[in-house]
Amino acid sequence: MKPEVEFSDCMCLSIRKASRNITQAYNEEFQGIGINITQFSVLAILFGSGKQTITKVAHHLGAERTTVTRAIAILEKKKLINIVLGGDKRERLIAISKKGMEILDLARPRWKSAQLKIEHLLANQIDNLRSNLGRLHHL
Amino acid sequence: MKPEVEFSDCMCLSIRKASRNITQAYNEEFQGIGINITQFSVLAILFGSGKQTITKVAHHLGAERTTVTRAIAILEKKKLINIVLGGDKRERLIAISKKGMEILDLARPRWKSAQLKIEHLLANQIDNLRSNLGRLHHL
DNA sequence: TTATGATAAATGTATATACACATACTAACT
DNA sequence: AGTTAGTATGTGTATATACATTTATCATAA
Repeated sequence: MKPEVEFSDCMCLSIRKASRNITQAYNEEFQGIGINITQFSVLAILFGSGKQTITKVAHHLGAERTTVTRAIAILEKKKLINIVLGGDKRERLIAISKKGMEILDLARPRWKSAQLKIEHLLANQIDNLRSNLGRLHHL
Repeated sequence: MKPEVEFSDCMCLSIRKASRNITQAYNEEFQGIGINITQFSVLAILFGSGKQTITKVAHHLGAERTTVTRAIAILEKKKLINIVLGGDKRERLIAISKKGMEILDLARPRWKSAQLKIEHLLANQIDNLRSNLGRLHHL
């Protein structure tokens, strides 16, 4: 028997729902810290890979460049990053600030806590899930 | 050896990236149709489960109620739904319109095409992925 | 040197998402 | 009937996301 494709099986619906759930779980952990998981991601990348252009941050995140532009504006308003012009005057080089480092240190255990909750929930399935999510990058 | 939890393994990052990718894949299929996957989801639910309140649509989608409120406003502007007041004057009952049905019929094969691409890409892993995404609802 | 194509980024616009708050209405208790 | 708790929805605000367009700059070929 041919497996009929039904809307109730919509993978887009499933993954977006899961994405919202996970995002909320991380953000709950971040309550009181002053940043959310999006901002944490950017700070973590700046910490890990050093000063870099917006385009490179976007590549690291796998996100749209202009999305990152808006995120950078928020982090700048919060004084969590420093922005300097490079030799190439088109570029703006983004670096994590002192205050950004402090917040990142505060946030790191919260991130780990959220991450561990999910890893515990998924148990032995986590590598499997990660691998399957990875395949979707080829769309 | 204890597995260290590293930020590069962030499940939130992974799933949000995948969610963006999948959403874009579906929306590419919908080009020229006049709706996107979000709007398709709402119409499909209205078609499948009939006239209902915004709150119920939100439950069906697993989405925030106020998010659905904004989506409904867009569908109303496009004349793809009809809204009537119920006996309970707090409620607004949402139903798919004639034009909505026509667009839905146009969109259905596009949806199926996107869905099949993903199912093909994931091959035997699709049930696995679905199941793992399902677990995350318990966060 | 100048014209041209490529690159980095910002901005405008539309939509998606979440949360806090406000409003209107219903139901249930006294 | 009047009070009160609960329910359905809308709105304000902030952020996330995508795409089209624009601006500034760079690199390179003529």
